[in-house]
Amino acid sequence: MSIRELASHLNISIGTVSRALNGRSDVNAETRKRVLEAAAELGYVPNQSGRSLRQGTTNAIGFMVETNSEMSNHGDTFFTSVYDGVQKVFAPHHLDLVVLLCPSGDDPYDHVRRVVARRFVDALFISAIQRHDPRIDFLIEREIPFIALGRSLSGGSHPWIDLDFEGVATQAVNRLVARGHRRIGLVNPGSEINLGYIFADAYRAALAANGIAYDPQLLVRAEQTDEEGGYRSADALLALEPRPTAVVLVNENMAIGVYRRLHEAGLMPGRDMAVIGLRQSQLTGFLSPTLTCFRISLFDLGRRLAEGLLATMPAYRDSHPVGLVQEVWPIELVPGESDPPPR
Amino acid sequence: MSIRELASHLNISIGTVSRALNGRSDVNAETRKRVLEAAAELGYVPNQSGRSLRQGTTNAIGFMVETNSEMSNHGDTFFTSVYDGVQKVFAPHHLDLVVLLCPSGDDPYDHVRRVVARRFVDALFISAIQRHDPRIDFLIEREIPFIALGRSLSGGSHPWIDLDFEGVATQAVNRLVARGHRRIGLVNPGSEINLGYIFADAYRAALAANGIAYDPQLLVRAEQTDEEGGYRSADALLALEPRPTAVVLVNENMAIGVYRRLHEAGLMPGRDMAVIGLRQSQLTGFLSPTLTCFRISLFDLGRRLAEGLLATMPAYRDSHPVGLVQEVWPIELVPGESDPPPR
DNA sequence: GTGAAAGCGCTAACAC
DNA sequence: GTGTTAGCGCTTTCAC
Repeated sequence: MSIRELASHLNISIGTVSRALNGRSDVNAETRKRVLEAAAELGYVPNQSGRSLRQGTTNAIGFMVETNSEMSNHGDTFFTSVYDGVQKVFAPHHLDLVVLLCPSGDDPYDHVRRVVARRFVDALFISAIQRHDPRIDFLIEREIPFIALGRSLSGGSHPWIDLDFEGVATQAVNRLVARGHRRIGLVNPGSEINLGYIFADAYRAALAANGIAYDPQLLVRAEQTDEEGGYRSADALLALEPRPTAVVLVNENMAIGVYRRLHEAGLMPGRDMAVIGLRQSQLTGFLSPTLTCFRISLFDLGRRLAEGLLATMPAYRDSHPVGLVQEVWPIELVPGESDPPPR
Repeated sequence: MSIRELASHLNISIGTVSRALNGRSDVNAETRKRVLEAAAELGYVPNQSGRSLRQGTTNAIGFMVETNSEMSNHGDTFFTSVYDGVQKVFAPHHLDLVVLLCPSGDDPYDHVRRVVARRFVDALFISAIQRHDPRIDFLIEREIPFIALGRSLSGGSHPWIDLDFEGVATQAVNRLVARGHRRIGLVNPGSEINLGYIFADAYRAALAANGIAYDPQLLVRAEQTDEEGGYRSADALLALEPRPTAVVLVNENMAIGVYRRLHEAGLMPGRDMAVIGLRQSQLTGFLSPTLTCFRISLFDLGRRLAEGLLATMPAYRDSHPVGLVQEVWPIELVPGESDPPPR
């Protein structure tokens, strides 16, 4: 069912059909009604390739994620909630959100180049931002609208939103110090992902602000930021002398492995080692002890990301006049049972 | 950079450039070499809309998931591993896998119709299959290649793969009975998703085979198959008299909530109530006690799904001569510490 | 082995 | 307010 068939079925020119379908004002109300009804009845939907070729846009926007690192790191609901927020903003514009999976093993930079070259999407969300991220320079140079979920040293001025890792580290350290902890570990990702640098810097700054010397041994880099990584990190921390009395984790799922390792050592999570995680999720409230962590509104983050992206696209700028979005996304401490004072 | 620009840069006709790029045999080796080099140098990549319009295919294949139900249910790594397997099969064909998110709140049936109508993808994976699933009838009628991850009563003969929920229920019940349990609960999804029916039927059959009467009270339907749902299900089971000594969960994440609820009741998971989960994941080995569950090779499942899909597509059938795939995917018990004999 | 040209479905510019 | 037509980028006949 093409527009030509629809037009001849109605004894109308295809131009008029197109205008009626696209809500142009210069079309007779009666004609529009007939066209819309016939389209609904015959199940006509415009072919996207035809539109794209003509207009140079696909009305699809990609969210690039890596199947290796982040989805398995952040866990289940992280991106899901973000996607929901994005779609909320996209819906009235009839923009489709598609997730572009960078296969594990493929270079994210190559992948983004391929996606852009094929003109599969009009704009991109990119995530898992590296400290130096060639994707950003590339997208700026090619003038592809995008927004980054995460900061980077690359590419001067571009839209981004990042979680407030400074806030997490600072509040976590301050809270632990206030409760009497002095030997506080930090578990960071092992990769070149930028948040690790930000997290570590803020951790060191917070220690300094509290008059505590930084001990490099207490900064653990975990190959995986999941249960397994948590287990191994706890293992490393338990081997230290004197043993740290508290640990801050870059990912809440790691707490499961940390708890496990402490149990195996005959220690009680919380009582024998305070634990603070990153993001509140279904998980955190059901651990025993419940995990002290931070509330992050991912749905709203998704909405803001979408707004920030649309603001960079000429066709949508007017409906989302938010300017250049470069924001640190707020977090809020959620006290749990996992970080009492040291014994 | 269009094919026309590339051709004029080489002083060759666009037809020849196209043939060279597409690996046609009727092109001079020298010419092909020049074209390929120039394309690489100038960074030319064919515009997908142009190709699609001409050929009627997009070289993109969609994986439809619902942002509400399953991603948050199955958890982090379920789909990630499946995607990886799919991409492994797609790579040599230069097919792109894109994830199509059905926004929470949208009807999956409407969504699939829209996706198909826009001709955004050449074929579809569908998941979260309902007992009666109109998407299947629709895709068959429209002759859109697809494969379902999950069985359904809808639409006679079509390709599908489903996890062996019968095997899970049967092996779990048999194992628990062998260890002396007689009052065994089952926690199922509350939705109309088909796996719930299959799981419950197999559970009842396994009980009968072991000479145990079925008690409807022991079959709990959880609104959410996550930590919260596990907590509530455990709450319901603890209220029963006499209390069940074991429970089989349709999702391993629920175990976290079940453990929590048992702890709150002063009970020990495993010792006071045996627990068996569904899928082995990073989580299951790091719970205390470790969770008895089932190993499922999701990467291979993804590969098989991809093969089953390509086998239905004329252009790829020959390279994947696997016929009509209708398979129950094997599972393998992974013993943990969570299901000892009753006290 | 290569060039010329048609046409996939659509929208937009222009004529009336 | 509607019809006509060019052309987006590409592949694929069809000549030669």
